[in-house]
Parts: sequence; structure tokens; C-alpha cells
Amino acid sequence: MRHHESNPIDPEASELELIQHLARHLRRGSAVETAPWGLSPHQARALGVIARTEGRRRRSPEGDQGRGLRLGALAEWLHIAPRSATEVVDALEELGLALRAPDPADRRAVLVGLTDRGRQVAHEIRAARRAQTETILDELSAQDRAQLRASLLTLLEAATR
Amino acid sequence: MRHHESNPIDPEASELELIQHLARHLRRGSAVETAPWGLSPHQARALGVIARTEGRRRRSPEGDQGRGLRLGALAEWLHIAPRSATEVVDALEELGLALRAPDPADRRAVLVGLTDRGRQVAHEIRAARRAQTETILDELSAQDRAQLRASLLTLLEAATR
DNA sequence: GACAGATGATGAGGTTACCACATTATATGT
DNA sequence: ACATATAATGTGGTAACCTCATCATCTGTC
Repeated sequence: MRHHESNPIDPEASELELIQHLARHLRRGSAVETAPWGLSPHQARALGVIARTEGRRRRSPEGDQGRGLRLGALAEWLHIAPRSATEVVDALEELGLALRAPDPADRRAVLVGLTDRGRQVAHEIRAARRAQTETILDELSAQDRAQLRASLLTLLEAATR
Repeated sequence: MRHHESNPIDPEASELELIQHLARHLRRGSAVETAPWGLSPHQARALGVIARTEGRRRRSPEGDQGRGLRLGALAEWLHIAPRSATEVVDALEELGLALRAPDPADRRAVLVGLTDRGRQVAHEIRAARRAQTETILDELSAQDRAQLRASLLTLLEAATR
């Protein structure tokens, strides 16, 4: 008798435990997914955040100046300690995807921006990830999904209080 | 100007990203929570799984024999590699909460069971965790919560396929 | 009933994603 | 002008995983 039972789910697990299981699987999944670019999931996430804030900071007509996100701000977006942001930026810089530049407004601070290649990779990964993400999320109806998002935001708020 | 902005949530984050944020917070939270017993969250989870399977395996009238969960089975419940189950059991054994015993049915295998203290700690932690968990989950209506559970199970299935 | 191949646990060694604390440079309020 | 706060980072650590190799044991087949 060979019952494989590859993926048992404890029926007594709370919703929070399910979230943790799921997060683990997602991490594994996205590790595979971002491997082609040589990025860990964490690095990919950071790249994405930098790209998005660059995007939000609409390209002003001329200047490259002013581009960039403070390390501390990146840490906040990623919900990690500032020290950990340093690390992830180190990695992205070594990969030639990000650049540090001094903040002209505060010489203690550092602004992180993307290289051209960084922007390109961010774009590619975003597309790939969106595809894979949607594959999973498409299991839910739009309504369920909206509901899920709302619940998650509620829980996030409760958990961080 | 001191805008603290302690907990920004990226409006473009997908539901899956929210799940990952939340999981991280939960891990931190439960680290604090299980600290009084000197257990990491991971260890506490393992303890819980062992306790539950012991529970399910209803105490047969007489014997202590037959108690215990294979390491491999524990790994499956926890969704980790067998090697990692070895580690967590090492830790629980060192803490005097679990015991290894040879499986009479297969001499390669090892059965993990709880010590009396292990059972007690499992019980205490379970109560404490349930309280804290409920504090968070109580932010949701019963209906939202059921809906959340259903969505999570759907996603879990999709993610592990 | 012997033996090839599968399986259970574990040793060895590695990685990722964090953390706190101390330090240094700079900024800021009084 | 100076105490205090803040930004990033060096140092050093941890938890929670992993793979691959190994060894003991089991199982099916001939």
C-alpha cells in the first residue's frame, strides 16, 4: 500500500496557520520563478518596490536627479529592519541592478535607484510573476479575491498592533 | 515634520504578497508568544502537531506502545523536508518535551512521542496561542473567516500543484 | 532465500532572511 | 555650540529551512 499523501492539511489548523503554510509554499515557488534572473524572492521583492516607487515618482522631464528611495524607506516598504535593507541593496548592487547615490538633501542618507538593466529585469520579473500569481489567484472569483484582500488587510492591521 | 508611517502597505501588492507580509508578522508575533516556554514558533508548531496526532490516536485502554509519530510523517504535516523534522525533534528532545522511540514495526523508523511535560506545555501553548490567534481573527466576522479559510485552502491547493 | 533497489533517519555542510548592538557621519533643536 | 537624534553600516548571531551522501533496514522478484 503506497498512499503518497503528499500534502496533508491539518483540519485543526487555524486560518493563521494556513496563511503560514501558504506563505512557505509561495516562497518556494517564487524562488524557482526568479531563479532565471539569479535573484532570491526577497531580492526580487525589493527590486519591485524600488521600481514601483521610481514609477510613482513620475519621471520629471529632464533630470535623473531626485531618483531613488532611501534605504530606510525601502525597509519600511518591505517591513524589515533598516539593517536588512542594507543587505538586500548590497545584493542588488552586486548584481548590477541597483545603484546607491548620496542623497543631496541629507548626507547621511543614501538613495537607491535602478540601473537600466535593473529596470528591465524588474519589468520582466513583474510580468512573469504576475502571470504565475494570476494562475493561482484565478482560482478565486473576483469577489472572493476582493474579500480575501479585505480580510488580509484587516488581519495585517490587527497583527501589527 | 515627523511622519512616522510605521506600516505602509503597498497598494499594488497582490493578495499573495499580503499573505507573505502577514506570515512574517505572525512569525514575529508568535516568537514573542512562545518565548516564555523557550520554544521557537517552529518548535511550538511541531509540538502541536505531535500532540494532535497523539490525541487523534485515541489512547488505547492499556498500552503506551504504539504512541508516536514517524519523523517522516511529522515532516509531511509540517510541510518540511524529513531532514528538517530531525532537527526540530532534536530540539524538542533536548528541551525534555519529546522522546524518540524505535518503531517496532520498522527498525529504520523512529517514533516521536511527547513526555508528560511535553503534553502539558503543548496544552498551555495551545491555550495561549488560541487566545492570541482569536484576538486577531476576531477582527473578522464568522462569515468572513469561513470565507477566508475557504479561499486559503483553494490557494494552497493551487500553489502546491 | 538472496539480492537489487527503495525507504527512513541522520551527518555534513550550505543558504536565505532576518535580527540587535555598536559605530560613524551627519543633521537639528535650543 | 553642543547634546541628542537619525541614517546607514560593520560585526556577529539566529531560525528555519535545504541538498547530498551514508547507513541501516525493508521489500519485491527471481
